[in-house]
Amino acid sequence: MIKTKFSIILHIITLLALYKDEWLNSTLIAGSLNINPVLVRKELAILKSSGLIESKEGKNGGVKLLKDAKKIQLSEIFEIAKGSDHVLSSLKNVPNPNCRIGKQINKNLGIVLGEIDNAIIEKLSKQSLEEFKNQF
Amino acid sequence: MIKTKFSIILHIITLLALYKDEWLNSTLIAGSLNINPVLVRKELAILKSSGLIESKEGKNGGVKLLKDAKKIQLSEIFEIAKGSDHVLSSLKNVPNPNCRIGKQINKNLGIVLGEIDNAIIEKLSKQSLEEFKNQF
DNA sequence: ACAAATGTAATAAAAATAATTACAGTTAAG
DNA sequence: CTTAACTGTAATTATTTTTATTACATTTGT
Repeated sequence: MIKTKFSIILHIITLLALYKDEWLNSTLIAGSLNINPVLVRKELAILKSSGLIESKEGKNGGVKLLKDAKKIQLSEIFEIAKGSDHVLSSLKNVPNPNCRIGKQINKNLGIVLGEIDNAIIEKLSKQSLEEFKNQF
Repeated sequence: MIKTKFSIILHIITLLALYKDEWLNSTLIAGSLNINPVLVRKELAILKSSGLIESKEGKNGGVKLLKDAKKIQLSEIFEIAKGSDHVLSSLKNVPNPNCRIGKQINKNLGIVLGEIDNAIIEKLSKQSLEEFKNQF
């Protein structure tokens, strides 16, 4: 899920950064992404709980960015999309505990998967939303 | 698909490194992973075409590693799992071409996604299969 | 000759994602 | 003070992706 979520959230937040003084509604955002508005509202709920945006209910409502795009690094957006999962997760299947490798693989793999996450965060911490949005 | 593929391939290749002088068959490998042998054989086909392993058909057949584990970095395994996709690529993602952001997002996103791939590769190029396998 | 493998295609089942429907609650504006 | 346009969610359905299964041709060791 991280896969699509990062793209969706970055798209949303880029829109919000470009129209930072307007309340953008979920139907408009969904139209830009070409996905269902309910899915957008679900992602907006996550962005809201992470403090990046605020929302206004009722007529002429919508959402807007709370932070300056210069102060948001892409790593922050990535971490929201990532949640508590690893980007490359291990299998749902339980490996064979009677196997020398099977019984230890998830522990050892987990370390590598964590390093992968951190490598991404480190890289994306060097690019701000401001820089990204100015490409449009 | 990259998500689970990396775990599967790394597990397989760790097994092969630990038993580098034996022909391991797909049923045995599948037993360690606790997945279907046909799926293992499909991954083995990819590993074979990438030159990391060789296979032997017929009775007492199986697969074995061709390269020394000291000369295989985890980045090589990652790149095989990755194939031509980005780690974080949205599957459908056909944004609205009539939107200022929609029509450009894939190009700009593509650059970021490529940087993510490279950050992972760079990180994993520092760890060899030998080091990984010695943890077992 | 037979058993145990790989290799691969086709199909079925299961799981994960996304879309849709529905509706309660909120707010702006006439 | 009523209506229209929103958010916020839950529940359900549809679609897509992933994994498992079945099947079988081919290869090879004994």
